[in-house]
Amino acid sequence: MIDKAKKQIDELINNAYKKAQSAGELPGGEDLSGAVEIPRDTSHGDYASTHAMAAAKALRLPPRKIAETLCEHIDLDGSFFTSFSIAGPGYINFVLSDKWYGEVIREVETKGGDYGTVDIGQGQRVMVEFVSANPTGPMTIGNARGGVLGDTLSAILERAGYNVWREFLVNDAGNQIDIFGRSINARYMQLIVGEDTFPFPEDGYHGDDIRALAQMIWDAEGDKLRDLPEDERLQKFTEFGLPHNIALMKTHLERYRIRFDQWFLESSIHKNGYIDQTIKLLEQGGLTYEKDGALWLKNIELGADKDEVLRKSNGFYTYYAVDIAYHREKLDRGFDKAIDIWGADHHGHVIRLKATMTSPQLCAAFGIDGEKYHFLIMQMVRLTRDGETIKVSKRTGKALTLNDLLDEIPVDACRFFFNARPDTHLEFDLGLAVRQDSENPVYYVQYAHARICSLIAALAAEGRAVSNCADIDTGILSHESEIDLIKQIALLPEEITIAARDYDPSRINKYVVELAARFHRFYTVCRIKGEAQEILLARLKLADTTRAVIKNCLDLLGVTAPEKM
RNA sequence: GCGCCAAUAGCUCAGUAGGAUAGAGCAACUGCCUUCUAAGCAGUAGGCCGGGGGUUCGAAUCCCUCUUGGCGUGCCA
Repeated sequence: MIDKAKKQIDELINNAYKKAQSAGELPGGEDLSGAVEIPRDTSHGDYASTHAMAAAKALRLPPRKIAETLCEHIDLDGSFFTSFSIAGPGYINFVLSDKWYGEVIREVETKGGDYGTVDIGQGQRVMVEFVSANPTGPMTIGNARGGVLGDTLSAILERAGYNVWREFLVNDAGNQIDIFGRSINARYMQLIVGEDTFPFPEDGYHGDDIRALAQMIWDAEGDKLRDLPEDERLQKFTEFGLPHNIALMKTHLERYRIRFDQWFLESSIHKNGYIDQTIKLLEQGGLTYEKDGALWLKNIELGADKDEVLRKSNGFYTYYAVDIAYHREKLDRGFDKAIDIWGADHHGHVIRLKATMTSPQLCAAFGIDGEKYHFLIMQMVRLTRDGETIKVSKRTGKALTLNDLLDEIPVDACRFFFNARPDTHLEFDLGLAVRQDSENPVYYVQYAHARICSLIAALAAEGRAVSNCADIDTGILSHESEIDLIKQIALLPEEITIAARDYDPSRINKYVVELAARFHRFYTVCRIKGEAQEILLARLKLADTTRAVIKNCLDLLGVTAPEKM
């Protein structure tokens, strides 16, 4: 309904402009363009137009003068507005009528769970790749943030009319898999010959999860693998360890309410020759050169800050080459947009990858449109407990894992907290998140939902059910707290639009907290039970409408909406 | 050194395709439960929006520069 109101103001003003022109009161010209805004201070009205200010230069008149002339020709008949006025430097402010407020409630009633849906995506296929944690060990707190952002962004894009595909890239090939195998191998051998006798690889993974894998193998096979040739033994270990770790990641992510449409195995594009073919295209495009036995990408020419090795002198592809091939493959699959979510600890890589994938030369070589790639970088998480920073060290294996986190913090709180603005550092206080009190905003919102549910139940017990708009007079809702609440309800489609446009899922958090706040205010000031029939039914309807929208938002966020607390 | 991200109330953060007097939560202080859930509401107090320049009708928001902090800068992934 906000879009309708804004559009109407734009029309009202342009109609006034045309009349002023034909009366010779304002110079002719193009249509007047200007933003229609919702003022922070509602004493300025419900909507403010900046048309007069924006036109000041073109019309060579002071903004206030333009506004005055326009106002003489504005005709509100049949519109959503009851009055308008000029204020400040030349704003034209409009005040809404109860016709509009009634329409808002009716829209929620009609659309139900689909309320807030917009169609900026028009069915375009979007891949969101996120988490993509290394399968050599457990997922970290960084993955916890990336998981929430990716999953919530996906849900928002769906609501905005996109056809969304959630994907996890499993790096099940390359150097780190080699290290993974050697690490398990060392732990396995140590079980047999003792910790001090068998050396642990210098670059090995020190985590307890590696010891656990070795133990599992030992439990199943005993020391049978000891005398196998090393190659074969290492292969056995990775063949056991990788599927085990991947299955564990799936389990932990499901616990976190995250499910992927596809777990894409890096090894698949090694095996089927897709990487070979991709690199060949780059060579044919004249974008590579050989130096020191390695194949290099002329990355500086492609807009990055340095050249990159694609194929090492030992014949293996680098991660960079794999990523180029994988990203090419995404568009090959027909996606209209490919969104990546990365942690800031990879931003050097991401910036170069982006420059590469969007460069005209590479796009020509691949026959793709680089505009389809969107690389999002989220900043790091600082984990604290009672003000103390908790150091997360991958090397020593003493990182707090995603699963540890979920043992300590309820999923609802995790999902809510991590859904903060991606581009700023996030301080995550374990002490705060676990607290089930008013300091914790997730409970504040859930409480509003539970409060409404119990209110509806209490009234149902008296035989008062929630009515349809057609059967009640929503125009009776005129208290300030009622008006403020309806305005917030009306805002959801706008918020979804902006969240989808800016790839900023945290908008929904802020939105729903404000919605809950306005409900609590309304609830405190306006009684429902015991009021006169007309008022009771209208307010009950408003409460139920609020409940539906809160539920709607919590669904988007992957947070439960309890009926009792 | 170079690059990316940030800096807003005591703390954690909103406000960012430029708009009117910069907001919220927590912490501090004052009130509100015989009546629909007080996990709530109302109020008081708290600010050279890191410093300095610029762009324009208008800047927390855009540009430049400096300072501080996080991260990156591998034939690692």
